[in-house]
Amino acid sequence: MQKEKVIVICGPTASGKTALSIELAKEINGEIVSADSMQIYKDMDIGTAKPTETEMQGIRHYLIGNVSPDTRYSVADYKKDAKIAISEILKRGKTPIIVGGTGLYVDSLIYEIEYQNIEFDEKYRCELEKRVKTEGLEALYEEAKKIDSKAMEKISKNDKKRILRVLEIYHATGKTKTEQEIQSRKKEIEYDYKVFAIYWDREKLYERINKRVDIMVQQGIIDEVRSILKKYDKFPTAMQGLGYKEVVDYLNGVYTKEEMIEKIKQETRRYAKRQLTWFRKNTQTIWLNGEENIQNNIKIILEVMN
RNA sequence: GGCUUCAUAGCUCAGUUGGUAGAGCAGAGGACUGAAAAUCCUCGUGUCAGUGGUUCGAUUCCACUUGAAGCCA
Repeated sequence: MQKEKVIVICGPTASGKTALSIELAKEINGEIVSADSMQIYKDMDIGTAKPTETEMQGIRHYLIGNVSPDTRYSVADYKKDAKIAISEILKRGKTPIIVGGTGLYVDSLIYEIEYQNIEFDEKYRCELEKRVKTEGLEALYEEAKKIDSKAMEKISKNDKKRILRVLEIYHATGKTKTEQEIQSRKKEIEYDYKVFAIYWDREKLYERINKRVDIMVQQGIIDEVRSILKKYDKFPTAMQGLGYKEVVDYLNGVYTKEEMIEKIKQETRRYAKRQLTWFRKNTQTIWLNGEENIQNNIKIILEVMN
């Protein structure tokens, strides 16, 4: 049996994914599944540039604003949720369109990465964090090397997150990261994903980013952060979001308002660069010119789909 | 107008007791499997303001020119 086709639209921040995807959805009776690690959170609207109700034009969107900022959400959760959304859309005879800039989330789908069912072990994480302080990261690096020397070849001695992760995987499953990754790739990819990415001339993209940040400030990102801080008392990941952490620093007097704005712009530009690095890796990706008009890009997409 | 100081990488500056130079920031490239808007790795040739002089050799010393800042008139 032939696999069902699923469209994926990725690209750096501010490249025009939202507008393209909504027009496309209108034309082909599609529905959108977001692949964005920050738009998934509730109440974080301005800073994540979530599409508004009017922008959505009645097109149904999944995985936007459905997670509370005080909860912990991961790729594993995303993969599960997105697969459910895709199958629902297909069941209703519509075409799923995955749209987002979080490369890790996109890859979890298009490579059908399987995550085991394990809970996040907060106690162990704290324990490791403590050990980093007392024993030093180097000691944990050596420990991880004893467990999984192959995985550690690719991990820097300074990459705390990944060093701890190797230890966590072993602690939770008794397996090495290397073993786990082999198993995670065993399942056949369920759908025929057609991956598109939007590109821009670097300078133009940076201009768009700068402009977008100015708009966010005008739209009230500062008040948005204030009310989120009031409403929730912890943020395992949500406050890592670009713009959010800088506003928090501004509110704490670390930056002036001007400095904060410049910082958000700069960090967002760097983020866009990292996203491009990620998306360039997939050689199957079909690149769309962001400057081209939307209808022409839709035409390209439809040609690939037939 | 006179005096003083400065002029080195896109920016801020260091430095060469004369053997053509290096940091931070910015920027670029890359990695990425349960925090990913996160985390991490790699990358520095530039008429050392211009012209001339001294010298085997000047970005470094000297003179002049240009520009900037300060002080005095």
